[in-house]
Amino acid sequence: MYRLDHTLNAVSHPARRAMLARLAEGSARVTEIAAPFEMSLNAVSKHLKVLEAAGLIEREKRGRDHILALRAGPLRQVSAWVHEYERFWTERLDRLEAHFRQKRKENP
Amino acid sequence: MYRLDHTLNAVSHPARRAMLARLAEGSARVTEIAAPFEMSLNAVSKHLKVLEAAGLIEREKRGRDHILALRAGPLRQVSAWVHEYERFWTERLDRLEAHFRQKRKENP
DNA sequence: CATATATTCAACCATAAGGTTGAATATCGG
DNA sequence: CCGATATTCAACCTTATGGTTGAATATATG
Repeated sequence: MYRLDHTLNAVSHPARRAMLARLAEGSARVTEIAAPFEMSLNAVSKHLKVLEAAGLIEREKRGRDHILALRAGPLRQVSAWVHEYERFWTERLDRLEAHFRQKRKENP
Repeated sequence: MYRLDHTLNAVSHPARRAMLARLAEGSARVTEIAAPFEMSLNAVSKHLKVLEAAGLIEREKRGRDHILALRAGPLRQVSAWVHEYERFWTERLDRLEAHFRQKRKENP
């Protein structure tokens, strides 16, 4: 299966998240994906390779075009991982924050 | 606020995720956190700085000890981000299930 | 005070990441 | 066949990352 490291790393770059967001609107060719970005087409191509290696997109070669499609499967693991920490921001968060605020007040 | 890039980047390293998991069990000093790792204490110290810069842990200096505590707040954004893609993996699952339902119907 | 402990700081090193440019490959449309 | 288009490959550069070792700083303890 896909490794959480790879998924998180792939997704940590804002350009790559933007590319995923674009593909969430529908499949697209490389140049279409590249259009909104300042960087070169080659740079976009590299980012797409990272996403592909992470299993987040899939490529269908149709003639000279490569049509990329979103494959969100690996994100399930991200969701599962972050879910483990949900209770830490829903539970007792205010008490913890207050604790450290108090400590900082005592110790400047 | 904290930036999603920083959070995702901080969390993409398995050692740092392990450190967060340790801190989910309770606050700890640097050497305690470092104990299970092969790497040097200095390397651990660096990882903790990355987590701290991302706002995922907070540090309370008590004498010569630094006591680190989990601060899961920034993970909310990760949860929110990944949630946007939930429908893409449930859709895919639905398609897969439909596929197998069809197979069973064809081949009982 | 002297020494041990906890932690960071600083310098350094190897490799990875993100970008560029230029050439190569493949396909499309006359 | 030819020229335009879509995309990758290859080489290169700069900076970031993750690790090391050794010294510095601060605090605890006999």
